[in-house]
Amino acid sequence: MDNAEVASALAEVADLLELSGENPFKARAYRRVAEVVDRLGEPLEEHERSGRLRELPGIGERIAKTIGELLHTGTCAERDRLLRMVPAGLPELLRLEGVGPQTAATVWRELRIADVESLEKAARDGRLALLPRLGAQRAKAILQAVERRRKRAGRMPVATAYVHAQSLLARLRRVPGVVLAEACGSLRRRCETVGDLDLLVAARDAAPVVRAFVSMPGVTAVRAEGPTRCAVRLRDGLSADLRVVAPESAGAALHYFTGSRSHNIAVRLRALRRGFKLNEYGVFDREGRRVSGAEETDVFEAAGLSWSDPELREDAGEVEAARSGTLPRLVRDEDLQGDLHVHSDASSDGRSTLEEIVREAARLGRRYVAITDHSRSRPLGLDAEALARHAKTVRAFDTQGGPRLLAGVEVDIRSDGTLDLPAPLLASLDWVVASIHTRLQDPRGALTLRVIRAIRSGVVDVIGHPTGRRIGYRDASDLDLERVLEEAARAGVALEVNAQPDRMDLNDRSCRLAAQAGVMLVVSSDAHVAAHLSNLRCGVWSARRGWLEARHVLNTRDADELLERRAHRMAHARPEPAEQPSLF
DNA sequence: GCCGTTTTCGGCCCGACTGTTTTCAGTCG
Repeated sequence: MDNAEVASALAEVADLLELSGENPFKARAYRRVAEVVDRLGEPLEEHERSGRLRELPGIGERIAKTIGELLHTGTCAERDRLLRMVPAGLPELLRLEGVGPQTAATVWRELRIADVESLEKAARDGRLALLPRLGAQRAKAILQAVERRRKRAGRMPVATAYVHAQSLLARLRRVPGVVLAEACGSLRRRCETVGDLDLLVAARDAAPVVRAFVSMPGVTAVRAEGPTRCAVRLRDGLSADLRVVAPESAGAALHYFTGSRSHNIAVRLRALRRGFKLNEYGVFDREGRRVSGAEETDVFEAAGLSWSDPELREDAGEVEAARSGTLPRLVRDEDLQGDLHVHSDASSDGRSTLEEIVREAARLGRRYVAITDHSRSRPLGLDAEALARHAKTVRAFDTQGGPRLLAGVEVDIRSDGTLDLPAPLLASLDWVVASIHTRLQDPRGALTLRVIRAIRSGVVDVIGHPTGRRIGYRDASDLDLERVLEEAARAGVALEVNAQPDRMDLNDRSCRLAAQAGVMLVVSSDAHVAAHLSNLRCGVWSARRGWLEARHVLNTRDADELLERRAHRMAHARPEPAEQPSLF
């Protein structure tokens, strides 16, 4: 089993424990470890092999043993025991909005229902409404939840959520008396996908804010409405939650609603030990007297921590780093000097001219842009001759004081790992991105070998969109990242953080692993239209979630330094061994 | 089941809102 499978098995145990009505804290313990495992960058198997499992937070003797069983046998005694008491389909009901462990357990106990279809039927024919603590309204709500699930609203890419949130926030900020309106939750943490929009407003009087919110254009239903909190459904099935707090609580609320939940719990426990109680209204002492809370730093201070960037708040080491003063200085948008993966209309699917690219790049303050059009294997890609001509055009292009243009290419890595343009030509360019566009489903060994051969070619600066994933459409290729990182570190080849909103590839975790392995990263827009050059910020989000500092990101350096680095690397590159590198 | 800057036992984050109830259990974030 890999990490994701172990995490989901542990989460299932947690679900089953809740449904069985056993000690709820035991369920929470399993749930917490499921989250830790899911976020863990490196393979769990190695932790187990080296006996370091119990060093992970929340893993004690029992769960360590359970994880061992899962890794080796694919199941575990605790899960099997629970499945004898609780039907396997029941956890599925918990995914429905409005159905928690109590309702699911009741439905099973009274009606022997353990699947969504039967539940829907019972809701329709009135049996559900007759159960204790249910009723017509809840039956109807559950029915609607089933229908929504069928329509698969799902999570949206963070870039989309960001745009939606900005327009909602702009409206909220125009409501009189609003002193702060911010997006919190997974959007503020810049998670790669976002489920609901969590919006926070600070205002003296909540009523006009709530009124304005529920009557905004685009609101199709009001799911909940109270004096300080409300939740609406927007077009496209998107949900938005609003909380309104008084200005003196703004910082505490900002922290509270940004999460993540596990980060909050960790911070809250630390504050508690130091004699402070935290909630969304502020920091309170033992006697319940309010101490502070207007600023987000108040919360961290109460816990004896320094303020940490929202992107780090996953309980993945940031609390310890905030305690010891070793938080990273995360890379910022403005640290990036240039964009090293941009397509022009000279090839394939690029649509903007050099003029348009230069104009937009200048507007965004970029100091250089590498024009990296597709090579011959792509439809309408450049062959050797066309690329040589194109490079000349790019170098001669008068940017009129705008960003410097680098002559580059996005060269295809073929199925055998060779590049589809001759090495001497590639060596003559300023910048070479090498990417896989075909046979993304190759088995792990073959795929990894292709990337390694490209790294060893000596003429490649960076591997483009290394895993090939498209969020919500195509899974990541089965790449042995650890092996790739080793090779890349040795050869001085960088890996890309492709900033296309549906790629974000490498992702946050892989970024962190890469930096730890001593591999440099390049945050690139991969823009095919000039307007998409601004997507670079999505790549910065991934990089920041991956704990990257400016020193880890190559395009925070100036163009001359990049060219020198390239020249130096090529002068010292070892030619690729005659025989193919062996993986095993 | 886990864990310890008041603890190796006794805690475990905490409040808003809803619907089902006649004071609160359940769900959610």
